[in-house]
Amino acid sequence: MPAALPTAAVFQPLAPDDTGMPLYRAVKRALLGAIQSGAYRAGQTLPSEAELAGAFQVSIGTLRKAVDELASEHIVARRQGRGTFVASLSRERSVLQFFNLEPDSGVRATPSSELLAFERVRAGAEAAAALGLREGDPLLQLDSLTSLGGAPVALERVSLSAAAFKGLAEKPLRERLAAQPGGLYPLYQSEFGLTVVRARERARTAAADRRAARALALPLGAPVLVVRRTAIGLGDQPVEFRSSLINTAQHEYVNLLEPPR
Amino acid sequence: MPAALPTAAVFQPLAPDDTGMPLYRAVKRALLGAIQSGAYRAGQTLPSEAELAGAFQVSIGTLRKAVDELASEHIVARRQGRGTFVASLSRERSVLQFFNLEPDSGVRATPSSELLAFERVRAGAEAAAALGLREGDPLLQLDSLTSLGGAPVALERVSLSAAAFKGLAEKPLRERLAAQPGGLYPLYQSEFGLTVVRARERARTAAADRRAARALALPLGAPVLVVRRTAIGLGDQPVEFRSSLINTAQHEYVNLLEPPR
DNA sequence: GAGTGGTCTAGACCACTAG
DNA sequence: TAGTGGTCTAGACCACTCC
Repeated sequence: MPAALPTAAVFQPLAPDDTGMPLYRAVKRALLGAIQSGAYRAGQTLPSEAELAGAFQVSIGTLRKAVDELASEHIVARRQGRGTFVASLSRERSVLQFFNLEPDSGVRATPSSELLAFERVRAGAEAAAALGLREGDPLLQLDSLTSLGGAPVALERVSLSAAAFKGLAEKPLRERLAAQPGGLYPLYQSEFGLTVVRARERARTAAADRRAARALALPLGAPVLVVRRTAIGLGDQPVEFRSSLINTAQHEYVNLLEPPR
Repeated sequence: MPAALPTAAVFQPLAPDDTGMPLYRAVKRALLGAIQSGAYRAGQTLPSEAELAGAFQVSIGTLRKAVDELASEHIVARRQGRGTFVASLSRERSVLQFFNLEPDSGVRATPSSELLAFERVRAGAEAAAALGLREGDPLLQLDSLTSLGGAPVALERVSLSAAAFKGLAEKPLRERLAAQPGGLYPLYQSEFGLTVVRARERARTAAADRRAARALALPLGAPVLVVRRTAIGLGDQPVEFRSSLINTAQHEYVNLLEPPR
């Protein structure tokens, strides 16, 4: 890992500000920009609060208020006595936040995924819109089967921009999925520097077609849940689009309705 | 509206604290307790920050940090120049937070509900568990049909503790639903002092039975979404349990996956 | 103009982590 | 023991709302 740049090379005192934006928000923006630009990577520590306050020439209280907001948005994490770290997506958190299928038994196990297919395709209208690309742009398309406690629960098709995921190849992906269960997001982060922080899902029902029925061990025409997800990264950019067919015979899709921030 | 009690009658200086809990958290707990106990009701203003800081004998900064957390949990809302208000559930917010069906057209309209049945029943195992009651305890059970832009989308069965909703009667309820679309939650708040702040939902698929097919204008056996919801109030107590059968032919169930707080 | 919440400062001291 | 984030204070001034 390369040594961090000197703080003064990254941050300068903030210029007086026409917009009437509070100072702590300007500080927050500067920090967020540095993180999104890659000057500090997932898991790295930021300079100490005292050092940052000095670089921006603001008081500690103001600096802390900026970091407070970044922490509440899970863009950084603080650890007393150690420092402030750029958010990284642990396997546990990835599962907690982005895998919301729960067996009726209530026992949550870590899901495992098997890669069924890996193709280069051209973007259709829906994937293009979700990923902010144009129709016909090159995509990587992964088909996978996710199981929980040995039973298949979801047949998934993941679409990724080929440009953003340049170098992703079938064989290492298959091996990685087999060796490290916990889904694709930790891999997006470690291999491509893309940290997924939130997602938007839309669900509806459909009748299982032959392919889904076979993969999910359901009768043809059985009702399945269809979930389409757009996952969003640290820089607010779309990272993946995925469509999942879910067997809810022994599992439920759980969702917490909390107040908007 | 009765005049608010003098602040000093509600809040005393905090006793020195054995637990090592930060002072601002103790302040937050005291404020939350006063709100949950009903000393301040939904929509009322709290005493000013200066007054509260004086009553608790803490600095303004500490008092503000306590209120910050309550505000971030949407338990109170601040308005500059006016004061700090106990959260109330506006019709708009109730719809935004607790109605997550979106038409494929993308145009979000306010849902309207029609009361189909109103009964007194005894709690079954599931409703009892969700509401923290015992099997056989008395419930009010409301059946309703929710429509969006004139088209029926959800057939719902709502279970309420008869003890908590004493006095709720069929006729005024029916009239209120017709006159004020926006669902039941604003009514829970204004008539029973119960403010719903969050909910947990579990979704799965099923085939429409005759009753559902007729109400939702679907063929018998068509796949429907079954959502079971437990709604939680300000005091962390369950307020209602509801089970909904949803027609997702022209609508989708949308869900934002955000980082946990 | 009086009263409210919002921002910002400049410190002090505490609790935790690591070498 | 040095360095980090966490808590707490006591003020000043600003922006907004209402009378």
